[in-house]
Amino acid sequence: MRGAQGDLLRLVAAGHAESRAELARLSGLAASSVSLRVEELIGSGLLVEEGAGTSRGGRRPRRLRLSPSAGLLAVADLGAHHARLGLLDLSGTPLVVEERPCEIADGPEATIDWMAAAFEDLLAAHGPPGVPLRGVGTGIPGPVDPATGRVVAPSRMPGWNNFPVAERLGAHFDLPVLVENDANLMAAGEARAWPKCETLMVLKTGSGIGCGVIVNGALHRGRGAAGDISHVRVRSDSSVTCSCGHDDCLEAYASGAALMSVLNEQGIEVRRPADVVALVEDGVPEATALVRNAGRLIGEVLTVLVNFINPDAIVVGGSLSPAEPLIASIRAAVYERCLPLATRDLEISTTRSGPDAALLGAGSLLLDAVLA
Amino acid sequence: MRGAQGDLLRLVAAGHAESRAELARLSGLAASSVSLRVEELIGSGLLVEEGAGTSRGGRRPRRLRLSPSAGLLAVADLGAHHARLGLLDLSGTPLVVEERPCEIADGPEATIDWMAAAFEDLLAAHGPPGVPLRGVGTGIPGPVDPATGRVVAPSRMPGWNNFPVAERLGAHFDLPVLVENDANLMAAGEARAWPKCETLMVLKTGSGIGCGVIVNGALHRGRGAAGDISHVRVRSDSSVTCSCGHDDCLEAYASGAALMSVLNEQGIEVRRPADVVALVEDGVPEATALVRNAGRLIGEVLTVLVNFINPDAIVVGGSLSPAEPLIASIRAAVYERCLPLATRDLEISTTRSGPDAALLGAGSLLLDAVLA
DNA sequence: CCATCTTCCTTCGAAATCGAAGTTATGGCG
DNA sequence: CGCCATAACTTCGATTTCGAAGGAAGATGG
Repeated sequence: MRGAQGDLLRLVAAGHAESRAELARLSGLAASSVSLRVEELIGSGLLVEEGAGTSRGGRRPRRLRLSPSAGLLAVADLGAHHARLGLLDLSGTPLVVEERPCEIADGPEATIDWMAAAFEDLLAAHGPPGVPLRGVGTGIPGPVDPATGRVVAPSRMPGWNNFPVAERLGAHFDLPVLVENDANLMAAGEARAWPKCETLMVLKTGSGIGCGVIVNGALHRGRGAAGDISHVRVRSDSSVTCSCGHDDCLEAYASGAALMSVLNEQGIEVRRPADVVALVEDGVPEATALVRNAGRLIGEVLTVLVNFINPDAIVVGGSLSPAEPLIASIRAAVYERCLPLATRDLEISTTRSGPDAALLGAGSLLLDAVLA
Repeated sequence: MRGAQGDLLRLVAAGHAESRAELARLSGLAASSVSLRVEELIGSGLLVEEGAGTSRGGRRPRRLRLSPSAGLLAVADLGAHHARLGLLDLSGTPLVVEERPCEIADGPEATIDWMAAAFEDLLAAHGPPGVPLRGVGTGIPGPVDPATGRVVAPSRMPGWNNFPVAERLGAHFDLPVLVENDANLMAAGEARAWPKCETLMVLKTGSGIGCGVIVNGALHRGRGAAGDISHVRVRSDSSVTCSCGHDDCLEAYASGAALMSVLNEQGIEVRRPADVVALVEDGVPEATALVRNAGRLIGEVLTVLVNFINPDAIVVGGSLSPAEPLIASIRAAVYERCLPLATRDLEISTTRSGPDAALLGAGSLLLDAVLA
């Protein structure tokens, strides 16, 4: 989709504009030019007119939407032991989302080929006939070089180091391919749910601790590892050596994996981060204390970052995030230690996009590639 | 300067483009359109053609420069006891820079009116006749709300809280006015000297510790306090209460003011941060040890931020920056503790723009306002 | 020193975009 | 109910921008 038409489509797809008038305001084009292009887009079946919107004091706008038959995106979010997979229409609305078991330790070739097959599967079962697939994307639980689409020095993905994921995935589909870190995808997904926030920190709390950063409305990738907070040194009495080789990393104290190992040592059996949340909800004091301490440690780290980048909101997601004491103690630490200027109007809350945040984020980022 | 012409002027003024061909590449306009607009700009006296550039394998480009008579910018950088003042042409080249004594504690009205008089002074003495003043700007050693141009909750500027600096300065000159935090200006100035770096952290070490952040080539302001690192809690044995009310802030250990007060207690008299640098250069062990410790503490804080935003470079400026051990121990801490992915290709070095960095930054930011 | 390749820049008709002046639809208000 | 203010589009001639072709100037390499 070239030039001006692509711009207009993207504005509609991203949910920023719903009428010709809004398109004119946001795109900077003249209203007359917008009308012309929109007419063409409707003619070629990519946009549809759908009833009237609400008046803002004058004539009601004619609502524009992406045609459901404009195309589909196939997206995935890889975890250690399972993957979420979904089909989205071009405006990012999920047609279907499934969770399937999948061992990332099986290595990149097997996993990616499995994913490609799963996509075909979903398409056959849920793809409306005649609607073309327009892009594929996946989240990876490790650092990804955005330029090459390769995994770089992942800590929990044996055999994946430097593997060209985008290339392998692209071999199955001759389409735009997106490969991105999972926390970054989550951040991109949340960003759509926080349209008024220009700067956003999105925390993914699960087995590990990840963080995605939105600066000025766009995902900040840095050199590919931006957002890492798991290897920050925390103030602590004891001394634990992290897998990265340094002492007292946040991850060694506050990650789901760390919490689970402490609980298991205490004879309380847990297998997944969600089990910890369940324990907390059941009022098991050992679990609650641990989670509260984790929140405090995370909050103290966030303190530095909040003073530094002044986000408009901090969003906490991931499988540990439903545990109330976690977010409560994060809040407490941040509000206590940060500068008033930085915490005034700072919102700290749980995910608005829910468990599909990463899939939605993949859709959002893919859209730019598809309509470029 | 409206529309396309403004874009082209800005590209030339900012030093990004030097020929019609470069303008075409960077602006996205067609080469033919660029030629047309450039001809107009030359006709109206804003651009001049100046000899030929170096060939890149074909015909040599005809170099374009902003006409020296296109306009002037008057810029200042306020410190606690003195101000740097300068006149720049629109391409940011200084015509004259002076340092004059000036007590910020005299309050905002007196200081700003004094500044306006000083600008008139400089214009009369060094402004080429017939060249119009096109904008004024100043740096402030405290937080500034970018939207309103007001000072917000400064710690060392009695009487300035919430004062509308931009408004008062604008009353003297009916022109675009820029009011910005001094570390932010320094960052904007350095950014021009590091054209290949998209993400930059610029540290201002003086009586206090400031930091400006460039993300994606643009100054990141956040809510007006972005870049603050002075009130981060540091790991420490003793316990010192900072002016902000919390314990063990970085500023209370590693700022020039903190170093000076320790030295003075030890009977070594110092009055300005530069005196500390002199002591270090003279090999006074007490001073060297202090500076080294300050560098380590700063470096440990930077560690967190480097992992988080993955800058391309960290630039250390300010009156303490010439002290070799400072930057050496910052380097040591950062390289030791950060993730390899974040430090690979990370450059940590002293200012490229020198003492005028803030003035150059003011020019750079003002340009956008003037040629908007 | 001559052919060839690059790069820079201009020319000119075609195409896209603008913007001022309409047209259509709606809410509010006496 | 009729008038007015407001907003959402349309129409259409004027303007800007594009892009393909070509000329100008210099590098390269025999």
